[in-house]
Amino acid sequence: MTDPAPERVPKHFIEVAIDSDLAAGRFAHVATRFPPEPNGYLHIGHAKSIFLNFGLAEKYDGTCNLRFDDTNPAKEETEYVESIMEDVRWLGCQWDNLHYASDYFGQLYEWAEQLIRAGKAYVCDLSGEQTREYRGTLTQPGRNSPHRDRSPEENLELFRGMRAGKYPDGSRTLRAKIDMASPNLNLRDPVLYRILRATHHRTGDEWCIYPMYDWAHGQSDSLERITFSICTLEFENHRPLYDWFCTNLEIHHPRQIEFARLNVTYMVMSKRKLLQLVKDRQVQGWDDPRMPTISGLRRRGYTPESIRNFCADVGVAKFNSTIDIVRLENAVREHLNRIASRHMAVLDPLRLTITNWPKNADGSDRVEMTQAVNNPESPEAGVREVPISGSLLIEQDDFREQAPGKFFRLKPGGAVRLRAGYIIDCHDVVKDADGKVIEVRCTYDPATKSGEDSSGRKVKGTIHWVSAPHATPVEVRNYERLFSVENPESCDDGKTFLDHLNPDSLRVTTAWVEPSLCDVQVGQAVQFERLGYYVADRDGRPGNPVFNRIVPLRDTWGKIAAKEP
RNA sequence: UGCCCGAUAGUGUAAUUGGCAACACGACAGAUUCUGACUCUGUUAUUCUAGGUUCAAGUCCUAGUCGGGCAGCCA
Repeated sequence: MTDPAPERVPKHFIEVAIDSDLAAGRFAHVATRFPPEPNGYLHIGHAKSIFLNFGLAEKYDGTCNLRFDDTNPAKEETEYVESIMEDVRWLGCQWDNLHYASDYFGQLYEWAEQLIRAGKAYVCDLSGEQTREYRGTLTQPGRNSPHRDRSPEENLELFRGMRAGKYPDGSRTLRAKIDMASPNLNLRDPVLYRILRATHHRTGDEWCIYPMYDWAHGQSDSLERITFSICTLEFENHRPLYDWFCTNLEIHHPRQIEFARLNVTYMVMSKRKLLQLVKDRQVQGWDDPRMPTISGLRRRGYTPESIRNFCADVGVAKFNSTIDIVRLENAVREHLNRIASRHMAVLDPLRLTITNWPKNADGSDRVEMTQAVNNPESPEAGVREVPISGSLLIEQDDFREQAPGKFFRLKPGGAVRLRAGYIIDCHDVVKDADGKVIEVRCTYDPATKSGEDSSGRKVKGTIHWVSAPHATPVEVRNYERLFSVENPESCDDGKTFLDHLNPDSLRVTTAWVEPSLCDVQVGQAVQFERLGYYVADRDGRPGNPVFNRIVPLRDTWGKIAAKEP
């Protein structure tokens, strides 16, 4: 047997860079890391970064660490650390090592003294406001701090004093001595340490000085022997500083590579805004099913596989793009179509009576069992039994008294197939005092039972239904996009992204469901036939589930109907 | 007005690194269908502008245009 020619998988620019570094001998292997700050919950944008970093490690047979960038105790909490670990695991990624930047505070401090002794860092007494003034502007160079030329000995003493808590918060900083005239503002003597008395979620009150991101991040990478430090575009201007620290400290020097972060239409992705939604109770929490957080998507019913496929589909590049949300919805439909078992549920019921349905001796409806395919995409999912009687509930939308030509659902004088049941003919309707149809009356054709149809009859439409005496009312939460505009961040003056919240993002309703739906386990995704994918929410109880709508099925008829005059 | 980065069908991403611009999603049309789902077929439409190098440029060079980022003791 000859192997088929391996399909050339296109590589993105980061893989190209890795290939060339490996080939040139700059690095011998691939070591990456995912470095979240524990100041909020992870969102779909982080998922892109997670799959990128862990994916690279897997592809190149390397390693990937999880490291918490916890250098700002004012914003960080253990709750976030725990949620992040849970989310990364849920996405299916396993870190090689777990680290915290706070583990490196001691080493970072020593390196700071090293820099001071080398005359490359100094203690600055300028206030925050003064520091800003001295920094200059985008178009004007900065001025040297008056403390820039303190001796290493004096700096060492002052820095040790800072660490020992001799000075008040914000009164002094340690700064690198680089170039106040650099066109790159990050190089204008960046602050390395600030004095900040705050209890850190891991180190408690051991420190009253905390390292800044730039001072902590690259060195943490270095300590972990990371080879490729992958981050988002806004850190591009920080790369010269990243490199400066590694060079001047003479330590292992990873390569920082930047890519464009993920944006999705109808979503906000900034942690600040997500936090605001939670704090303002616009949503019910970080894991509200409308949130773009990993925990929100999980509760919404998205699968890790669908999120992974979405991220792969979107690609990796440096172009700042916004992905159409339909691609995310599409990804979950694609996966759920393969794995979700089908069930029948009626969301907006209309009574349907089968007038020729056989009766028992006592006058009650005979109950029959019919076999329904669990998943046409996967025969091994088998079949289930569904009770049927002469008293059914169908969807209001599936009946029209005045129907246009293309409407091939139920209408007076028309016929449809009951999914997994019989073909029925509509002969009558019952109306209330206002002329509204409140009941549809049909006859069924006994020769057309699903699976044993000997009639040869063909009908254009198939509708779903539930047997009224067997139907259970359950709570259903129909979710829509949280925002009603493509880009909630762009606002006219005086407005905020909150003004773009979709008032219909959650519609709670009651569905009447077939018996099999009462046993669905929390977290299990199912398809309500002809309606959409739903997942059993944790708010449900055994035998009394609550369903979240994950995403509706594609609705071609809906499009046609919308065009009607 | 400084520095850095980017620009390929509607959206996003490719193009064997200078050699016939393609894939996915969308839209549209059709086929199929016991889910108006899924699946299948077809149609649609692309290299920001102007110069230059070259037999040959999406790719290299120059200038411009447009978009993004940077003036936290945030990350």
